[in-house]
Amino acid sequence: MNLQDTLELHVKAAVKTLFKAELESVEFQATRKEFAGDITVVVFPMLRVVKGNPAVIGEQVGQYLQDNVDMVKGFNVVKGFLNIEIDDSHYINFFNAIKDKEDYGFAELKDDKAVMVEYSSPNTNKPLHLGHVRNVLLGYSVSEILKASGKKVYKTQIINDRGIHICKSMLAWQRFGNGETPESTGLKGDKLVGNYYVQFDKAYKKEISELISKGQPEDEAKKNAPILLEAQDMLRKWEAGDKEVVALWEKMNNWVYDGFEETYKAIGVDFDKYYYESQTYLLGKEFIAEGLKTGVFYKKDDGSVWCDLTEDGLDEKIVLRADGTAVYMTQDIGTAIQRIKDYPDVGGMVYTVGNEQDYHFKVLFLILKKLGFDWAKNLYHLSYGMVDLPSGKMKSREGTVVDADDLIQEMTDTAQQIADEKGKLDGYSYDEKKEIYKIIGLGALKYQILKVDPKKRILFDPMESIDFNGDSGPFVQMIYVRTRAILRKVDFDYNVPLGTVKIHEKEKELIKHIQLFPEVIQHSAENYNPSAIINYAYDLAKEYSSYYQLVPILGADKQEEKIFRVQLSKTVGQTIKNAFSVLGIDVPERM
RNA sequence: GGUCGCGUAGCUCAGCUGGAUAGAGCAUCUGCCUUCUAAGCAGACGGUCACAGGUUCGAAUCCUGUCGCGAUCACCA
Repeated sequence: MNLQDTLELHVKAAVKTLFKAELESVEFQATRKEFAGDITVVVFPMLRVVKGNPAVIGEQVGQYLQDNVDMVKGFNVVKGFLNIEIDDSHYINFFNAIKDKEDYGFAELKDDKAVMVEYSSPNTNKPLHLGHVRNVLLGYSVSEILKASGKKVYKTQIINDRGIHICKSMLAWQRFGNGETPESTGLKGDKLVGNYYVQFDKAYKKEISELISKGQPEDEAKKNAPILLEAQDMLRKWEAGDKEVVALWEKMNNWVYDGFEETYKAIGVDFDKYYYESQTYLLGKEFIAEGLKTGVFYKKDDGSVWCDLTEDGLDEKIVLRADGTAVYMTQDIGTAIQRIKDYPDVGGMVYTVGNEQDYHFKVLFLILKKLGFDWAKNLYHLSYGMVDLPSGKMKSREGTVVDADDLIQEMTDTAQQIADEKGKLDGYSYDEKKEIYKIIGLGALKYQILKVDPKKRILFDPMESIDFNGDSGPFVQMIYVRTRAILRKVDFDYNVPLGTVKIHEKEKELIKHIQLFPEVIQHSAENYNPSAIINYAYDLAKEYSSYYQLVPILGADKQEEKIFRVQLSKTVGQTIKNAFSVLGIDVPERM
């Protein structure tokens, strides 16, 4: 049992004995630095069941705890705050219990329903960009956090592999290309296909302006441009199963998948299962028909199918077009159902999708509930804000997107530049250096993006974003490396008992910090928010950093104290490593 | 216009199940390298927590309204 829960029982007992009153709960907070004590009981809420002066009540409860509870060494009361001093032995015992637990903070796998987490979910006509990077980092981190909190997790994505967008790239490849492949050009597949998408757009714009100059109004010209009509024709052929078109579609999509895979690998994320819209929209249609029978949906005169959500404060929503083809909602219904069919142990799903789709997911979840699925109540939209650039919004058509691969390269280069200036890595081999630059650059990027609350929008400056000082990934990585440096220097027998060590204030602060780790993981998992773990890791690193400066580990201390400090360093380093690992951030052994 | 989200130091952000004098980093200024990595540490400066009401012993935090910014309200995905 942790300190807070233990004390809660004692405080309740104290109030019962002293005032014959039952407390429902006790409010704790960390004691502020300017007061003596480790943990503080807030007396005010007790006034509901105990009448009197809060300061006096605090005194009485404090005295009771000091007299009756071994671990309470002393207390003081400031206004309505009862500050409690905890005996060193408590910290020593706690530390002894966890110092060799390498997986401290990670809960055992609970016998619970599994969670499926969806993230990334790109279109197949262009490469991944900065927006995807935020999505992927959030989704992956949340998956790992859920795992660390004891849940079984499946990571997945839904790939938007069908539609007009990929036909545009296919058409441009046929028309403007000369049979280029990733192999023949040396380009990543997603880049190659993306280039043809851009070429299509150029040609399309040119045709529009030609039509306008011939006297067509703009909106008509946009609809009548021959190249667009041709792309639409291609889409019809695809839907009709035209062999040639389907073969090209498969070929080009596979190039894109290979390209994506390379990017995911570079970022350090993975998936357990892939879903493709081309394979789930038919199932969606089946359930639309099912819902029509049960009255969840209704058909309008033109044949389109709708769901009336006005009673739930929402609008009417179309779920099937008049011509019987699927819309976005149809596919998402099908995908959700397919997933539960494939993984019957899944009891809920998390969708990592931008906040511009808040309404869509509200509707989707409601429709699934109406269709009667019991898992529909455990669906969560992990909604996140847009990533803006200083120059404004990212727009793929205007070429203002930050490409994911370029970004990773840029971060790595900057890490290299700074490290080389400092001369920190002199004496390492080329390969070792390269690996370390990548870990640092990616660490900076991941930390920077994960530290802001998912639902807030991020202003991302690609040039100035890499901050290697202060509240940054590389800073926390460095603290880990420092602890490694200590362990390399010392050569103790770690099995000496630590029972008689006198504990210092700084050491106590560190142990108090480490103690919080399981709670931080739990809190982050419940809120689907990695930023709490980032804050924790940073606070721990900062605390350690000042401790590290003050304590001459290799000085002339007594043997036991030296061992204690080395163990503390090791535990801090391990805890930082664990915190970072659930976020998907690597730590180097050396920097 | 309806709905949803955001608004905290010059800048980037924490804090939000209500608790003590609202915290970090960057930037600016002052100290600290003969000892394990100074990519660091210690300190100073910096706030009408958008605004106005309300709830309460107590509000950055909860409620209502106003203003500002953004998203969304497609037989696009």
